[in-house]
Amino acid sequence: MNPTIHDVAKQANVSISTVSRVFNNPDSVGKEMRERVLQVIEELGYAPNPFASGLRDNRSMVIVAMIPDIRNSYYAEMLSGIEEVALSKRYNVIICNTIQNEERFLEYVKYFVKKKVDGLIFASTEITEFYKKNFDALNIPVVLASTEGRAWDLPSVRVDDVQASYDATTFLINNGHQEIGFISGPSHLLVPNVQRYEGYRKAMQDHQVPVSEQHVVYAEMTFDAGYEAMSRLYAKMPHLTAVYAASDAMAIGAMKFLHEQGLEVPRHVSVMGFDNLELSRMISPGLTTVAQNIYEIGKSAGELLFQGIENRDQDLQSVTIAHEIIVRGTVRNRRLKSDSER
Amino acid sequence: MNPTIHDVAKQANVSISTVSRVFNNPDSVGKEMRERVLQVIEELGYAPNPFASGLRDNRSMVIVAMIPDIRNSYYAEMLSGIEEVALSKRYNVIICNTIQNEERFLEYVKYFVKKKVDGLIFASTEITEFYKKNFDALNIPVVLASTEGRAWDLPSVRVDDVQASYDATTFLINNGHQEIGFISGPSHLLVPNVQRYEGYRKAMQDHQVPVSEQHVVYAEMTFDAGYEAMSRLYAKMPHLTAVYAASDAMAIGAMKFLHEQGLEVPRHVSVMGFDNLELSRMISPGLTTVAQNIYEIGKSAGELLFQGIENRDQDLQSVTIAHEIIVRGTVRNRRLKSDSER
DNA sequence: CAGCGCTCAGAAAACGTTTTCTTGCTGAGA
DNA sequence: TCTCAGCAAGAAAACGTTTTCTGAGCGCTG
Repeated sequence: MNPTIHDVAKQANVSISTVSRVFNNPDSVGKEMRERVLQVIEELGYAPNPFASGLRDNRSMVIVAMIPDIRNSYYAEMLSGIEEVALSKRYNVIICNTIQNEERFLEYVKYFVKKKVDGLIFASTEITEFYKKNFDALNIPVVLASTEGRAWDLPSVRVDDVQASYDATTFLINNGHQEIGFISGPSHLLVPNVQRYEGYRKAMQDHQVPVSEQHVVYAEMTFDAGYEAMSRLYAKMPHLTAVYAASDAMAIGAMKFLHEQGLEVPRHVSVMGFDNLELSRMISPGLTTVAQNIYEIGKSAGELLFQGIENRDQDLQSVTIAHEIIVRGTVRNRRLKSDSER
Repeated sequence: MNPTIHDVAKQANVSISTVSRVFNNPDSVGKEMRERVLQVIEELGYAPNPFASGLRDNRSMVIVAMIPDIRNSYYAEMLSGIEEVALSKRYNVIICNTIQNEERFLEYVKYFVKKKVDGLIFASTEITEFYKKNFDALNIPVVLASTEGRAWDLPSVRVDDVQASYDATTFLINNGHQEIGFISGPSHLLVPNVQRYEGYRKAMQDHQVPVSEQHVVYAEMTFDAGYEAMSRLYAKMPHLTAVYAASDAMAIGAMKFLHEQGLEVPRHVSVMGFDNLELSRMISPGLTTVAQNIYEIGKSAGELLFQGIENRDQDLQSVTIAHEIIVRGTVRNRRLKSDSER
């Protein structure tokens, strides 16, 4: 078995209180004693038993990351950022695939109450009163990642979706496109779809490009749904020159549909995505898209959470992460004559 | 604060021993008492404090999944399977991005000794004596996922790489290909690369197709490395009609190179991958590949681990997961005349 | 020189379980 | 009727910390 604080105390000929103090508040113990204890600790390879400390002061050194699906590389990337900062703080991360499922969520929450996790990063879905109530009951710091929290007074880390979407749309307009269709996420998922829709619409209007519900279709934010959504959009807008999809997965699904219709990207139709997933650069041509620095979102969320853990009554400030247009090969510049003649 | 076992005991007018027994060994307590206690438990929403139980019997109800990189969808998928069975056993999973880094590995291992995790699933790299020694020191059940363990007497869950690779190569041969290049993973990573190489070579030989080192290039198993490896392979084998890559990421990288060279897939060159990543079906044309049921690997590894946790001295039997050829659009059948005339 | 306060270290309580040991009671067999 | 076995429930110890309380020793001040 591992050495305990008693073993160290006996070996160093001090009391266990002294050993504990050496660990937690070294300045409060005299130099010679401290050094003797330190040496024995080293010698025996002593480390405090986390169960005992946990029992004593209800800290588990564990945080929880709640995400919809770890198989989605967006969340995997985010998790990677969270994990990085947790490791540096000597915390562990436990992951929860909520699968957008309230029952499963509850299952986990019930669990955390017992486990006394020290903090929670939530990246799953729209926050409803249901979630908010459960968070409150948990009574630990909560940080939202890539989802909205202002209405519920929860700190969040995310990109400015309105602005990012505005920039993406403007990019298409600046490349000479006017007939720009928009594949939105499902409208019932408020975040981030309202924001991305708003950014798209605002950009169109600001540049005097006509826009209406005729330009928009709604779908789940997946590859398959994007494929299917593109067929609907194409039926509504047979003359579109560009498609802007609210996620890369949808954009790539849309590209597959266009490809099957014999429409070349970007010669006949330009495509713009959102997310900058790893795979966006793997396809040919590479997908032009809006990059969220997802890793950074995870990292910031982690840092924010630890702020809250280390200083329980501090108010946490939401953070906005910068976005960036990544230009690859799926948008054609219609303003270049040579290009349009190709 | 949460109700304790004492609260329950007082409320139900029994001793705490009885309450504990109701939880852990219900049959040993009389019916009426049991029911009274059960009711109070329900009423108060009591649940045992895991620190206290952990302190008492050194069980954490936590298992660890060690993987190279959660951002790699292969491992994300595997993790998803692990997580599923852990949840059903009411265990938590903590993840460790080892990043193929021994120092980082040690950092984690040191941690687990303290945390007293109950089991470990290792999916990182080739097992060396270094790892094996650390596993032994941990003194908990260890299961290997998608890596080899026989030499070290560790149970593993994986596909039969030799057979799978044999099948993939045979598929290409049966489609009329003879000049088949092979993009292997780096030779220093023995598993699974020796096996896949062996399967390829064996299939070629069994079908009387000439094969030599001229047909093979080595690269890291990533998209970028696959791109670069394809350029080397193409230089060595300008007349190849098919490429078989030991991972989908490499295969897709290779496709990008071919595309840039003006070579169409599958018209000029056929491509076959290995893994069946999510993104393999997203590209156009869809990648023909060998499917590992990765989720199943994770799930089986989890189940095997829990066998070991629940029965410590049982010998765990390694498990082989079935593989399958997924036919999509990147392999042309050269035996069909109409096809070759297109 | 006496008394006061301050510093540093030890004693002990508390955290919430699980499980062994003990005890009291019931029922059966002699 | 007495004794012994068996069973059900309670008492108590143990797991390893952290922290508050206590007390000893010492230096400074009046």
